[in-house]
Amino acid sequence: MLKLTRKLEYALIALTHIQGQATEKIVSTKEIAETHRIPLQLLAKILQELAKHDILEAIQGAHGGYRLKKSLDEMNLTALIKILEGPIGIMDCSIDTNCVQLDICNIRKPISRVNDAIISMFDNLTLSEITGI
Amino acid sequence: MLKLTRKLEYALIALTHIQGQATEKIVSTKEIAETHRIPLQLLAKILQELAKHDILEAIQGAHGGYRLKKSLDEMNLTALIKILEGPIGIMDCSIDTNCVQLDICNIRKPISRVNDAIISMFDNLTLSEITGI
DNA sequence: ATTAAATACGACTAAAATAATCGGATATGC
DNA sequence: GCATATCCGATTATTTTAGTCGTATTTAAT
Repeated sequence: MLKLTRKLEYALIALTHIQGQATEKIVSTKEIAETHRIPLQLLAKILQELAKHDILEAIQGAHGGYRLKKSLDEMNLTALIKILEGPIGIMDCSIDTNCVQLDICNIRKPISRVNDAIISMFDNLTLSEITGI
Repeated sequence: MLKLTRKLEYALIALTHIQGQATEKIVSTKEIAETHRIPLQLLAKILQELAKHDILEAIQGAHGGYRLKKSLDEMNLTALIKILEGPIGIMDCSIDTNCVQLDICNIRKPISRVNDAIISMFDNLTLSEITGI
């Protein structure tokens, strides 16, 4: 209930880890997974996703790995969540409209306000504020 | 991901519905369930839970039902969530400490700050602001 | 060239959380 | 006494999330 997913958690841990290394160092998935006890395959897929969205640069082959591609203070938490999880919606009707309630619903507007407030909060939170400047 | 549960949604709908009736009117679970297309049994259990925590007053027997027991502007969203779902934690480590990460974790503090910010936001949101004054 | 170490990626399975149902008990107005 | 409610534990179904598997591809080092 109101939980962020492990995927997001692992992504934040990985970004923090990479940011803690020398700028040019290429960090392998294995290094991160072992340091932080994250399932390797799962982390691999997450990092691939981040690379696909130009947050990380992937270097293939032996001695390959990842480097930061984007400065973390240029991106907010909302953006990261959208990449890994899709749109933020505290209730289903915040995202789509497939709801038996629909017109009957008496809490749609207030819920939508709460949702907006959370998104706005995440909008104003850069990743570097989470990973450490 | 970051979703409130149906239980909470149904509770808010029900409270809104009850608040919309004449103060002394006793509202049955059936009336609410049918109006808002909520599974009867499920709603019943939720209202029982609210009655147990003195948010609603339960009137048993034929023509029974529920009335508001507490003014909705005396209670905030955090309280309602705690009753129906337990403590708010956007990640597991926000609640308990059974985490393989623990000392290794590099994002615990910032996550905890985000969690606190959400709780504080919900603390400042009274139920009457959701259900309508 | 071959091998080892790495990313890339789709398909699948497992586990956990949530949603809903069932069956019976108790209370009460008519 | 019957119809209509709340009450409540146990169970099942559904959905979401987490994790695994298998295989292909890329590249450095030997």
